[in-house]
Amino acid sequence: MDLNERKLKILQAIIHSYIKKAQPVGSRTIAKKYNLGVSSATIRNEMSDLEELGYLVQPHTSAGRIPSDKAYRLYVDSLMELKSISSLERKKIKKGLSKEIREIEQLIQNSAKILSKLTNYTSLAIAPQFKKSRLKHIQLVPIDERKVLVVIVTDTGIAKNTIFMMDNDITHDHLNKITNYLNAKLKGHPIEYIGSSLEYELIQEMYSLKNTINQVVPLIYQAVDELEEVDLYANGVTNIFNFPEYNDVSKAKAFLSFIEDKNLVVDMLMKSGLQDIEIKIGKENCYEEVKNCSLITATYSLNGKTIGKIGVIGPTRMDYSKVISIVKTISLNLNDILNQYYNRGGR
Amino acid sequence: MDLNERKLKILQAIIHSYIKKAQPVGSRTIAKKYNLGVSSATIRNEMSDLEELGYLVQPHTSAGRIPSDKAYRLYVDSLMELKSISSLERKKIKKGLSKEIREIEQLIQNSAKILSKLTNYTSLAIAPQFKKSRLKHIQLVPIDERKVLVVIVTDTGIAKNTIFMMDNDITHDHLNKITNYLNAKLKGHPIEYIGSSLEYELIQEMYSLKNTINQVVPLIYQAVDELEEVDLYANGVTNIFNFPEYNDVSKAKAFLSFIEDKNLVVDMLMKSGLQDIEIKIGKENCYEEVKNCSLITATYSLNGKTIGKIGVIGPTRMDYSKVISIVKTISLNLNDILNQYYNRGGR
DNA sequence: TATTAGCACTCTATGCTATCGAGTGCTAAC
DNA sequence: GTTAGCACTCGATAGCATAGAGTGCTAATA
Repeated sequence: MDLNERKLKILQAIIHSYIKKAQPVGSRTIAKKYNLGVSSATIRNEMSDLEELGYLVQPHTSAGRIPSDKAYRLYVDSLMELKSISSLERKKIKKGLSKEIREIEQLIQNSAKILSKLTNYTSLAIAPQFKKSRLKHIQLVPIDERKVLVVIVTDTGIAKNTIFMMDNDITHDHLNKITNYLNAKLKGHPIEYIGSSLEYELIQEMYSLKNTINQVVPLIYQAVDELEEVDLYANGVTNIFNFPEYNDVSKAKAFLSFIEDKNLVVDMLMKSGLQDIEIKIGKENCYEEVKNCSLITATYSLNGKTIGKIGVIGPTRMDYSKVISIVKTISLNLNDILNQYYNRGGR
Repeated sequence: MDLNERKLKILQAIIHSYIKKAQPVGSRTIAKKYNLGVSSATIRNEMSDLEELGYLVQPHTSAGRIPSDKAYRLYVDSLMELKSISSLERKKIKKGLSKEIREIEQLIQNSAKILSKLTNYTSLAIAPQFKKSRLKHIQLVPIDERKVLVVIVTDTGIAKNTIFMMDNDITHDHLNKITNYLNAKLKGHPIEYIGSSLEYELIQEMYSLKNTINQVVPLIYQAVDELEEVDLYANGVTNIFNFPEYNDVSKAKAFLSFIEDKNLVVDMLMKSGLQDIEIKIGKENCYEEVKNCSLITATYSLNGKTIGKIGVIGPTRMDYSKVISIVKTISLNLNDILNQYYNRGGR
């Protein structure tokens, strides 16, 4: 059964009201506040139909009705008009993002902060993934007789370092030679690639440095491995307390415990697809703990390659229109900055 | 007025019971469960005295009594017997800390995780402060024609890096010269020291590199400035939900919002003194939001210099005995590892 | 045939009252 | 100085009546 225009209008009105008030919506409210030109009785009948069709839910007999996930999905897909972002918000975004442009991680973290500030929901972002990038430069630096610093720089503008302890003394010269060789050999390759037969090849090439190579290369593997961990930024976590659906301690606890578990959150973000904007509503989320939440994510990319995600999570009763436009704007700006600044030799 | 032995015993019993049960303690409970050899009426009289002296508080006339901050202070200072840590716990600490010993930040973060796991409270830790350390090594590495990587390594084993964009091309050779000079000049000096008249001196010394120096040195200042930010690790934040005193949403919110604000938490930790173990009970804390919490912190140091703090925060009704011994053990272990491993050329 | 007014019905929320019980403080006896 | 005994206090809980928001159904209406 198709939804006629009136049903759609009523549904939209209910969703609108519920998003604002967080209270079950009754027929009289709709009749009075949204001029649909019909009486509350008519609306009542339509609402009954909408419930049967799965768009509405009634907490109990004598209560108003609440939109279901299905309703929100319809709303997001076709009913909703995207709110255009205010010029003040636009300014805040521009200003906030222009602040920190040197460290890409800072930039992402900053974006997440702005996102939660503007939306008043919890924002989530994953930093550029180190392992998925390509090697731009690797450098071995002797710190003292026994310590070597390994710095790995990626084409996504991330530099990571670790310090290692060697068993034997290592000469500056040896390290330089190895550094040069590694750069020549590995530049442009994915970081993941480091680790296969590198040691063997190196020894073939420079047998005289065998001892040093045997010490250094395993450490490089190890460094790469250790640096693989994905960074997650969560901001405005306590914003959920602003929503009456989390006035219940056990619900707040469930949500916060979930968000506190970095692995779960990263996995959840990874699972969302690679579209520009991805919206998961309620039960569409895989994790039980957030099945009454909606997640709106955008990707950000460098050189046309997606390198991370940023988004917002909140109750399904979310101001989709506002949030989507803000997420869109921020991700657009973010992408611009990334590609202008980091790509063309910037930074 | 001095507290006689019986009063102390009663007070101890009340504290003990309240820490366990989180319920106001009545005279009958004490008389029955703690064999003090006196009747409930006697205890009632003593409790009345203890209240007058400020050690106990009565939520309302017909309720039992609750220890005050003053009582906890007395308890911690003289009544409490330190629980010796179980061998299982000791094992967990040893095992947990031996896992990650290369990156000092990892080590601290790990310690914080173990701390919250073992205590079931929220653990807090500040990473070694970059600016307070001394320079061990600085290195400028050309990434491509226009990009330069600055790596700064401290004597506390932290390496930080930033990538900079130059206006003009820079030669490998120039950078090397500057690197060498900087190392010779700055090694062993506090990081904070970088930034005074460095540029001027450098130009004096190597006039031919003037252009490069003019470009590079301000960036180094900037890098140092940016890296100054203190890292904070908080673990087990949602543990507060386990305590009935936070069954009230607004209280949970207040606590969590406080903990979410990194600046406040860092400031709070900084404010606690430099003693081995520092205990702040309730109102002894500066911040309003945690005046019903207790904070137990320990320092960790390298080369005899305190470089960070680690601790636990929870309701004043805290299992002090257990927490203190765990914090002590972890900080001892942490210090051992730091000084064995990082100090004598290790890591 | 679609809409609507009207009404009985349902169910939650709120406030009131009575009751229970844990705990105190005081008094008098030991 | 200690304790048994008792009156008193006060929060917590349960029960009950009431109000009000909202529904669903029916019959009248356009």
